[in-house]
Amino acid sequence: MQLKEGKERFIEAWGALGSSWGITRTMAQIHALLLVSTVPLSSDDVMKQLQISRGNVNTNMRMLVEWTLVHKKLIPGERKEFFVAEKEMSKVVKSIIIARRKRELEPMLRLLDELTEVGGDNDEAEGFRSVISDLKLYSNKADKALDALIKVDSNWFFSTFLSFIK
Amino acid sequence: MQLKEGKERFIEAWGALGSSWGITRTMAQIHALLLVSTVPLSSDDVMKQLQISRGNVNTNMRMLVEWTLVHKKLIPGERKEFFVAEKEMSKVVKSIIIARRKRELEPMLRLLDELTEVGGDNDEAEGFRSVISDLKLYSNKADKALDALIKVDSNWFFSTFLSFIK
DNA sequence: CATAGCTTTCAGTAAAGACTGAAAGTAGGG
DNA sequence: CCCTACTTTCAGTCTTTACTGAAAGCTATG
Repeated sequence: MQLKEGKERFIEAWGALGSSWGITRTMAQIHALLLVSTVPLSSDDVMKQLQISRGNVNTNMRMLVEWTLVHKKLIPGERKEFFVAEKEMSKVVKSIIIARRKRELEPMLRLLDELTEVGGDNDEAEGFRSVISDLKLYSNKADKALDALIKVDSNWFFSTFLSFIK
Repeated sequence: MQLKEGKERFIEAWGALGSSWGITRTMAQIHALLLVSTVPLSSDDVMKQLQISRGNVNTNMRMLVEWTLVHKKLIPGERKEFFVAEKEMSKVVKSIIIARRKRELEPMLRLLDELTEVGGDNDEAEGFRSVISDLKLYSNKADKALDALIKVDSNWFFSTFLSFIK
């Protein structure tokens, strides 16, 4: 396969995959484009390559920067902003875990906390509290596990984890 | 808080959370409804309680059964089908991990396999292959870790994992 | 301190995704 | 083997979410 074709397929497929990860096609495509670019790109470069509007690039780029998957890069003599993707995969993985934990787990923990205070001493209320508290238990475990995962160096974690579990 | 209010809040919030987990509001709401119900429910019960159409219930219920979060339950003397949610949380967690791995990780592994064969011996092609192979490395690690997680008893895993990492 | 060059915002529009409901399909009971 | 009670399907519609593009907002430079 040729490099050009490979890049195109990667950008397209990464975009499609994005949806199943809960991020927009475009955000994922911009990320892919920057990941396989050897040079920093400006908004105009991205607009041109992906055929999307300035506003769209701006919004999605801001999210990528927020997730720390992309950084602004100033080029001396240029007034435009340029962008580069973080290419060290342990950092990429870490950023994704942090962002997803925040989106997917935190709201759940908040909800469950609120619902433990349901009253009543019949079987039905008992059942409800039991479901909620079990959910809470597992959510907390997941939360702590992810927290540990974030704090340690990813390489260390994965290799140790795997040898341990095997 | 009253039980009725608690259930309602749970169903509504679980639905909202669903979107951030990449499942539809309705599928999550049906799941929530069944989780906090002490008796099996029929399609009609669900239609009535959530104010949604028969087709919608049918489609989403099928997905819940596919994810093994819900089981059909036959009640003697009734021709209708009834449904109950799996309430053991270790099983629920396991089902969710399996389904998400399939949706989110498998397509990625397939894509990356395809892209390792990109040719060229300049720096650019080298960089591309490096990004792809790093991604592949981490995806495989995540895949194996999840596989291990699925295979062991969830309780064992979490407690051992946590004491290990702490 | 005015202007050019760039970035951000956001109301309106387009695209994607979910839901409805009626019609077709299926199976137990008589 | 037909009727009735249910389940499934899917074309059309609605809702939600993402994108566009033009206008407003910045900020370096002369």
